[in-house]
Amino acid sequence: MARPRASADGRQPRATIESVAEHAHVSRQTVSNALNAPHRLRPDTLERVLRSISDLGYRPNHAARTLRIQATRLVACRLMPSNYGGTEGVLDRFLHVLCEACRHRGYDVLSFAANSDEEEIAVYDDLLRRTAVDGFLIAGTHFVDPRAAWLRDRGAPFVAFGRPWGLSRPGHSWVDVDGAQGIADAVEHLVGLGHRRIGFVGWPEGSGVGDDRRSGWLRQATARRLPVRGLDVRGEDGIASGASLTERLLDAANPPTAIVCVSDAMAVGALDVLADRGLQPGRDVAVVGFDDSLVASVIRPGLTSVRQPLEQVAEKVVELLLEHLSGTRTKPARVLLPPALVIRGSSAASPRARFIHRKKENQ
Amino acid sequence: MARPRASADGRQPRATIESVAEHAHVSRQTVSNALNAPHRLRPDTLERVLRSISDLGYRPNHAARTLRIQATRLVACRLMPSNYGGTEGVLDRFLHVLCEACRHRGYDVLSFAANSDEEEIAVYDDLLRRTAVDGFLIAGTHFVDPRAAWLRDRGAPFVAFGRPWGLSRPGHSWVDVDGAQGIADAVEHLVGLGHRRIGFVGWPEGSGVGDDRRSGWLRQATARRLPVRGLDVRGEDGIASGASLTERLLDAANPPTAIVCVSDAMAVGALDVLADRGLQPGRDVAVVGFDDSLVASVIRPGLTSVRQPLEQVAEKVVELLLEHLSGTRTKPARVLLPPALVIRGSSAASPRARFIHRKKENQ
DNA sequence: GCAGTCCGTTTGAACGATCAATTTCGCTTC
DNA sequence: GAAGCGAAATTGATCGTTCAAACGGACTGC
Repeated sequence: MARPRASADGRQPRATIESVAEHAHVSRQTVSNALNAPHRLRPDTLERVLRSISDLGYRPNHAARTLRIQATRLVACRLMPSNYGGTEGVLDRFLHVLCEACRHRGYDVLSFAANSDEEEIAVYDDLLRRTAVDGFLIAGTHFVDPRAAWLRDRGAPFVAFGRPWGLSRPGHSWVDVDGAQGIADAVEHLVGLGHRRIGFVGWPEGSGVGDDRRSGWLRQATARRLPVRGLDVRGEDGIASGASLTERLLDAANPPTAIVCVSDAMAVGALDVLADRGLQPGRDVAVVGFDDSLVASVIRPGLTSVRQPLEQVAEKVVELLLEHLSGTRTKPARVLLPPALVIRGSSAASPRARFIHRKKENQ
Repeated sequence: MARPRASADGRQPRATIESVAEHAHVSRQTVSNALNAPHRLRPDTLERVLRSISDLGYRPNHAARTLRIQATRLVACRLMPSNYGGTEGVLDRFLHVLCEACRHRGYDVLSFAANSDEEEIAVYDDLLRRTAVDGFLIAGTHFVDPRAAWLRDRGAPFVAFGRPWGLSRPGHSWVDVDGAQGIADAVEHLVGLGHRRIGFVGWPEGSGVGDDRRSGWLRQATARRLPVRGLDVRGEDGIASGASLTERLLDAANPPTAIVCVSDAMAVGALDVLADRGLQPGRDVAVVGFDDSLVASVIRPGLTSVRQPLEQVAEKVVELLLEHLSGTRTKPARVLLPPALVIRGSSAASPRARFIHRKKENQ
């Protein structure tokens, strides 16, 4: 009654290449070839073997395959600290696509947490020595980032989400979002609404990402011959910080009619200040953030924000890493993707600003 | 000049058990014992071998070890769809601790994305047949969840975050947060502020989680002899839905002075309605949400919300799964953790409500 | 009729670790 | 000094797969 190869608890034992071979009356290697080099088999043999494979539900044992071919078909990805500014949810979106893209191509993602670069490198070291993964995806590069150099020294394949700030000749592939362009688009959008005095709330000098975004503001403001003096403030990221920086802008002799912020957290702070002063976002002062976090869509009257194409970034990062792993690509790639401006209530048409604008034009 | 075993590009080849054995002048097995059964070695031999291990930076090859001991030391965890309601960031927090807890105990996490139960089960099947993981962590159980039953049928070890709603005798371990208690605490908090008419904005009947949370409202309201008739509305999750349900409550003949919501998304909708009507949250009408999402802390004047102890859940889930894997635990465990109420401006002391309350007490 | 090709399939070896069985060592005892 | 014994270290087998080489049969050409 009991099937011959069934285990004690009634469950079928896992199919191995040997059991499939037996079932199809061929040798191990023929089964292996059916999956890895089907052209080597006679059509009728191939069909018979494939049938046995599907009958027994056979899939090559991961460890055995890994051991033999010296490739794990696993890539490691670090999770950002959970208190990562106001960008919660951004990682969710990125990681989701990352996993999907990998699995779609026969890879899986091993994710791990780390709270510092050193900790992260320690995990890299562990995973490499154990040959537990084939490569790495590193996210959130910053100035003088030790991780890329470390990986490069070991010859470990990896692709970064984020530019190698401060390095002129990076030896690795990276994908990034053109933050400067995103901010420039925001400025252009505000100009279109009639704004001429556009402030920028940024991070302290020295952070690659922050400086890049600021440069977009400066570039576009200059191109449009807008004033920039005294319209540029900097401080640590955060809602409270964004609020105090905004106050400084608004209290100046000649305050801006629009404020572009380096992050949504800063922008939320800006909106708080407007609310405190009885100013209406979008009508009295326009505000733009960066990241299109969940908060941007939830907060009233909606925060216009620069949205990173995380899905595309994840796809591209995976594509590049797998190219490196397969040896298809030897030279590092540099990919810069354009972000999109999501327009909401905080930068609705501003009649007052328009009026000022027209008056100046008519002069 | 070149070191003998160095590869062409100058990097050291990965250390194997054999190379360590050679270096320490012992056999393979002695090296293995130094790590897995150190008591079998003479102290001086142990020291010598351990020194060689650290000199060469040896770590057992993951695949080889897996193949031999038939255990991968990997657990799989599914990522929720990225559009998972307003709870973005909640997963971040959970996953982070999950990975940390696993790594701390010598395990790693393989994460994958799936957009439906069927897709998720297909991945389970793949991972099991390839012997790619030892066990599973499943999150977000719902009514008549096919996943638990499927895994149980295969004899795959797993632990769920979320109760097996609808099953009276679950055969597996689970950890969950006592949502009913959380909502009851919220009601009690509002009672303490002087509220007597407390409404509940819930999800449609039939979702285990939603019904559980509603029961907490009903239980506590009944215990405090508060009115419940007409104070109970239901609808799909979301901001728009929360807004329309709130309007229905406020437009009733005898509207509530406080509203407890089944989720932060609903609560945000409620706050929107208050703003539209010129009512001040916390002073005119109190609002409480659930999940303590980022939005709750960012939105003005702050949303009081029930916070799940995700860190503890993750720790416990991992602990249980590893107990099952090691065979330490045979009987399934059931763990219910209490949430915490995070109080913010949306439920600040309400003078008006207090006044009504006092008047009634004085009667 | 026999060597030479080619195609399809099989056999042997290896990947790097651990388990099980065996051998060697060091010490006591008669 | 040989036997006995427990501890310490070694060797052989195995996990499940793929690579490399060998093999056998059918077909070709002289």
